Amino acid sequence: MGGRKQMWTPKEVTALRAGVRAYGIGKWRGILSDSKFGRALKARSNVDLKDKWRNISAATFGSRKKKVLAIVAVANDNDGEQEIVPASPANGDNEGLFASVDTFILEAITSWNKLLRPNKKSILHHVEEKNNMQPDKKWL
Amino acid sequence: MGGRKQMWTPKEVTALRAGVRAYGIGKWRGILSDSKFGRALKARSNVDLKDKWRNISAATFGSRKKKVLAIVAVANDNDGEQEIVPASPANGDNEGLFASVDTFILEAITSWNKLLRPNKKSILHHVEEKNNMQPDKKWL
DNA sequence: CCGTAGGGTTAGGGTTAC
DNA sequence: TGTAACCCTAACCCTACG
Repeated sequence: MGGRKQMWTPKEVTALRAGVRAYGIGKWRGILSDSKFGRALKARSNVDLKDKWRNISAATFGSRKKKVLAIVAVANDNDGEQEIVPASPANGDNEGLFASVDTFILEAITSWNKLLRPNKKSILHHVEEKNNMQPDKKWL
Repeated sequence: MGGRKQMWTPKEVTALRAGVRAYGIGKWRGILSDSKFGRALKARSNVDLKDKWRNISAATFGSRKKKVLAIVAVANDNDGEQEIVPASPANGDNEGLFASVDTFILEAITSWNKLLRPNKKSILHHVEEKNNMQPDKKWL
C-alpha cells in the first residue's frame, strides 16, 4: 500500500554492502539471516538483495569510466556501518587499510576475488589469481 | 571455467529424454552409465539429470505460459538429431597477453568481470569496458 | 559411500512502474 | 526514454533417507 515499488533506502543499501563484504557476492540468504545485516533488510527477500546488487553493479561498473574507483568504493566503503566481521574462512586481511595506491588497488582486486563466489572450485581459481597478482605489486 | 549456469543444449535434452524412455524416470545413474545416452551427457551428473527432468516437467505441466506449447512438444517429440546449438559462448579473447602493467591489471579486473557474469550480453559489455579502462591508466 | 527425491537458493533474462 | 525495482524460472545446492 505504499506504492508498488519499494525504493531502497540508504540504510538498506549500506546493510547490503556491508553484508556482501562479510559474506561475499551471492550469499544473499546468508546476509539476510545475519541479524547484523538482516535487521535493516527485513522488508527484502534474498532475490531482492540479488537484484539490488545487480543494479548497484550496473550503476557503477556499467557507467563509463571510473571502474576502478567503483571497485575501490565497494572494497573500502565506510558508509557508516563499519567493522564487518568476515564470516568467511581464513582471511587475516586487514581490509580498509591501504598504504599506497598500488596496494590499494591490489587490495581492491583481491578483495573482489574473495567476494567472487567463495566456493569450491572458485577458491582454487582465486588463490591462483592472487598469486598472479603478487608480481603485479612489484611492477607498480 | 565457463559460466556458472551451463545451459542445457537441445542435444543433451534429447539424450535425457531418450534415456528416460529407455530406463524410466528416476534412473539417472543408469542413463548416465549407458554410453548410448551418457556420451552426450558427459558434462552432467545424475543430480543434474534429475533437476533437468524436473524443470522439463515443470515447463510442461506447471508453467503458466508455454503450457500448451510444451504439451504439444511432448506429443510430437521427434527426438531425432536436431540442430546443435553451440554449448558455450566461446570468447575469442586473447587472454594471457599483457603488454604492460596497466593492461595486466586491466586484464585481471576484466577477467573477474567475466567470471562474475560470463554471458551473452556480458561479453560485449566487457569488451566495451576494456576500452573504457584506458583512461584509468592516467589515474593509476 | 552411493543414488534419488525434494525443498531451497542463486543467476540471469525479461518485465513493469516511475 | 532510462532505469530501479520486481518477476520468472532454469540451473544449481543442501540434506534426508534408503
